[in-house]
Amino acid sequence: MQMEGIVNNWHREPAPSSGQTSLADIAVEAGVSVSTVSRIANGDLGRASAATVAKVQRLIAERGYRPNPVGRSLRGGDSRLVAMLAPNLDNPAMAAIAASTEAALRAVGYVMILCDTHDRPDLQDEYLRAMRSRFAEGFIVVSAVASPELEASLDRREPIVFVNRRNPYGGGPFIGIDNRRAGADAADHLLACGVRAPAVIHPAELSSTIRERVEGFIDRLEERRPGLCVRRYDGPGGNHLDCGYAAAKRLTAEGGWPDGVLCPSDLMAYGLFRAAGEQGVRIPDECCPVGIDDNDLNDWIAPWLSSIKIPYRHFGDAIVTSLRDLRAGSSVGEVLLPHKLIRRRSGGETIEN
Amino acid sequence: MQMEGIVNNWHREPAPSSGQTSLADIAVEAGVSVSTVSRIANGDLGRASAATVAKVQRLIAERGYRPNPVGRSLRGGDSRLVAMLAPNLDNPAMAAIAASTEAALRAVGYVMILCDTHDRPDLQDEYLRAMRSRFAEGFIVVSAVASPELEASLDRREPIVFVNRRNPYGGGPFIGIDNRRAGADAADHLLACGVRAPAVIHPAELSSTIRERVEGFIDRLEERRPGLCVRRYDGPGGNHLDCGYAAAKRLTAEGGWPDGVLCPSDLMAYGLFRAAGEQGVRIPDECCPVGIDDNDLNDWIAPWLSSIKIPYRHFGDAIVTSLRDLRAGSSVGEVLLPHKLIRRRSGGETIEN
DNA sequence: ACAGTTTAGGCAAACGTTTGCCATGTTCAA
DNA sequence: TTGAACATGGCAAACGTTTGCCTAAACTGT
Repeated sequence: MQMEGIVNNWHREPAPSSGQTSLADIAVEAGVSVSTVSRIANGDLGRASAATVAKVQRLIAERGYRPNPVGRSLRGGDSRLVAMLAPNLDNPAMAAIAASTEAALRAVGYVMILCDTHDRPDLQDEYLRAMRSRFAEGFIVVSAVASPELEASLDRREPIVFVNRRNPYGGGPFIGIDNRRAGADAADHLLACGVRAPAVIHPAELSSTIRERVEGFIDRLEERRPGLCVRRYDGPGGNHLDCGYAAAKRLTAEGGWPDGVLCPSDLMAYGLFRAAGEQGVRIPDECCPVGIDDNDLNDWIAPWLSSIKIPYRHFGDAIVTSLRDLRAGSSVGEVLLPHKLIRRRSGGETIEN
Repeated sequence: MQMEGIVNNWHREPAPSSGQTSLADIAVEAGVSVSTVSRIANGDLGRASAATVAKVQRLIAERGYRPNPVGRSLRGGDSRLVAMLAPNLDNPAMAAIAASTEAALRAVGYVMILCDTHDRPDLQDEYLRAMRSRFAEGFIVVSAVASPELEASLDRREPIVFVNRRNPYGGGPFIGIDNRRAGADAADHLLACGVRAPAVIHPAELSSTIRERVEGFIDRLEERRPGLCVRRYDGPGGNHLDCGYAAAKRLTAEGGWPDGVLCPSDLMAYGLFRAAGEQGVRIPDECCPVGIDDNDLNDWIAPWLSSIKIPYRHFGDAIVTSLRDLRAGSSVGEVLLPHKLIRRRSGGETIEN
């Protein structure tokens, strides 16, 4: 036995492929066919004698056999692979979603491939194709954009879960929060702080997510303070940091600083904070921003930012549940996870709602 | 032909696998063998007549044929897959490394699988095995920990690039910065700021990276100010935020606040900042911290933190270069990328060195 | 004793590639 | 005219699985 292995390594040119023990290795050693080993390895114990089963199981354990997922994929759709498409990994919110999803998938035996689409439709398409040809069993698309291949995937009824931003073509499982209500909660918070001249900044092109947040905010303000003027400014798309900074500068150049601002993402609030710092405006005393996301770092270095916490840490579980339901054929709808306003003052102490 | 296809689809149970066009589809349609199509698709144009080549190329374009990477993997080690193993994706530094590496790999036609090892040896091992059995062509291990499977992989001479933290078993390609010099630069900065009672905080278990930074810092201080006492405190491992916070509290409880502190990672500096906020100590006026990493968010929300910028955005290119060299067989050594101190004062304006 | 059933397990196809080797047919030079 | 060289392209194995179907032999019941 030992000899055989050595000799094989010696006169074969390339390394024996993966170097892992395969069904064939076990089969040879046990003196049975590959089929038998495969069946036993998959728990079909009724098809072989007790003696054979014992022998094969012993060898499987001894040699540390593990079914090769590539062979399985090729055979038929059992790749145990799920692809997550996300715009920029740099965004801490994306990282949090990715981390929790990765853990949830691993817990059910799946491996996640994380693809950075840079928010570009062409890259989103490229990755959809690439992952399909790797037999990905499902797709998780965070902040999807409309793209031909996405539409094609939907037509083919491939399992796709949308996160954060709804399916641009409508329908399909969605994991997120109630964005309108989050906006409304932000409005309530600012009113409770005594704000009299509120404003909102946002990116020029509105995704469904941002639009809902902004509308929820404005509608609630109008409902509770009819006639109140809500100033609204946008900044260039792309990076939310730059966008928040630019929008804040436009906003304040044209009418001075508001005493309260909805920033529909924490990154935009950071942008506003920088603009304030440059102009010597004290945050949150002179202008009270409220963010949405509640980046984990806020507790550490942004004690001036009240923010609506989105439970990204729990997205993973919801996502894999939806994905499994979807693959099982049951119809899956929206999952709206609870959000919560986290109040902070500059002093540093956090007051949970 | 048509008939056959239909009949096949009719009495076969599962959907025809991936739904993508395969070599066989093209071959049937072109009336040639699979081998011929394969060769043409791979650019071996000398093995068929000009007419055949033209016909096949046309069909390949028309049907949008793309070689299936799973078939290729199975055939022999051409998976175009690289695995990155990283501890916690939450750390913004990891996210930056992952993002740049992903882009660099994509540019050369590779796909990256990102695995979160949570800094646990058992998960690191699990992922090494899983990725090997998916025929990953290389491994990028960020902040590696010692583990049996890693040692085994090294013995098998699998292509592994170490990032940020050196190979715990010694040797091998490494991408990072000159950590001793970074520590020394931090010392120079604090001295330039007129610091007289410096300190350093760090995690209780020292990785090679952190140890080098701390040693470089202390050695430089002793060299320039012989006899100067450098207070040194550690905090519990795990999360650098908590660690920095705990270490700062221990440090200040036992001897008051120092006027300058080396925090060997930005996250530890954030921990210290929180402790300072709770105790009403003004940063950086009363205590001047210097971090290492220079998180991108510093410019936005931590204008009080001078930090040594590590060019994570450029790690990707260096990593894939090393990986390719490694696979090509050339001996690859360490790559130390240039770092740079970024000076900041609370006011917000950044002064580049 | 004989048909029928169960037990134990092997065969081979299929998934999509790649590639060494073989088989024709044509062209060319001596 | 007869090899040799070249052009063109197919065959089949291999990678690692899974699974429908087949084949024996060994039982079971009457």
